[in-house]
Amino acid sequence: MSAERYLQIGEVAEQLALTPRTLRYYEEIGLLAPPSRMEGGFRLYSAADIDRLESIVQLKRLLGFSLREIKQVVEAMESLKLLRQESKQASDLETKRDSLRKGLEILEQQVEVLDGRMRQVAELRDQFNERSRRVRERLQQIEAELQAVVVETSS
Amino acid sequence: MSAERYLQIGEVAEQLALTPRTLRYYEEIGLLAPPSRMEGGFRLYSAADIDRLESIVQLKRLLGFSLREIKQVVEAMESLKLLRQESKQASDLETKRDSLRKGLEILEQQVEVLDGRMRQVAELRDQFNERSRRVRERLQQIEAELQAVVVETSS
DNA sequence: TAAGACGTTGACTTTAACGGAAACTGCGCC
DNA sequence: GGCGCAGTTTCCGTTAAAGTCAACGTCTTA
Repeated sequence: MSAERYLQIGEVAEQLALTPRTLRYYEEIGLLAPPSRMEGGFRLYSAADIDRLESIVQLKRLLGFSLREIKQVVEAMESLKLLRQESKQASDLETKRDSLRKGLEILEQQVEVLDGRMRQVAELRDQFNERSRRVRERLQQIEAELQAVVVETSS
Repeated sequence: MSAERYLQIGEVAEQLALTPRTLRYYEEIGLLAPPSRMEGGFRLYSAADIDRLESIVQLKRLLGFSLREIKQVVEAMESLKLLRQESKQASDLETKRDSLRKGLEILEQQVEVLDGRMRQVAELRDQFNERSRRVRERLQQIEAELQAVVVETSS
């Protein structure tokens, strides 16, 4: 079973529109956990590795986060995953509860960060929108005046 | 009149949490129009200069825009200002209308960029929020179970 | 008039990669 | 099994962007 498809660096790079060099770089700076290798040393990326890479790329493109910031986020997500497993396997309810609480805390922190960022962007957008609205008003007014002139001359 | 308060580079830097060196750098790469100077050569920044700097800093921090991208935005805003003056002075309505249209186009483009960015961030936040919600549910469930055990043993 | 900003210039640093050399691996084909 | 070649490995150097640091001289102002 589980013909779990592993990809080599070149294929992964193409899929994510990065270069193999960049993937090695991400690994080097600890952004990406070292993937498994073939006997000969070639890197083999699992579906999970690729998922993780995808969120890295998304964070980078969407938020303009630095790789250092992304690393923090990714690490938080990683510890979240650990907590989930821990909670799942825990036999006693108290341990389970504590894991969940901890996980919840991490999640809420992430939400807060994103929420803050989003609100700031929204505010900036609203400012532009308001200016836009005012210009549109002026424009309509001018166009009405022009229309009036045309009607007048054609009569 | 107009005790228009001019600030020196150090004060401006402090206000914006940049270094004087960075301000000179922004000027050097054409991001910031050269401010006026004292007789001795010290830079004097006007309120308008500082406003402009504030949007630069905001764009950088919020969106992770590169200085080159920011320069484009700033230039667009600058030309918008020119257009507004032009439109104000233009005697014929058609010129006025055309200026306004052009300005509007620039503004709408900016709004679109910001809007897109904002929605994407919001989406990511919602994903986290959803996970958060689910964990909270699980947690309540566990807590209820724990409660049940306590009641049971104490009876 | 002395201390402390500020001026310019050039070299240095950090971040996020890119490029190339030299050796090694995987794999299809004879 | 051996050959060839594309893909990969590590190592090391380079680059562009965005600054920072240092030196040394000038200006402001208490």
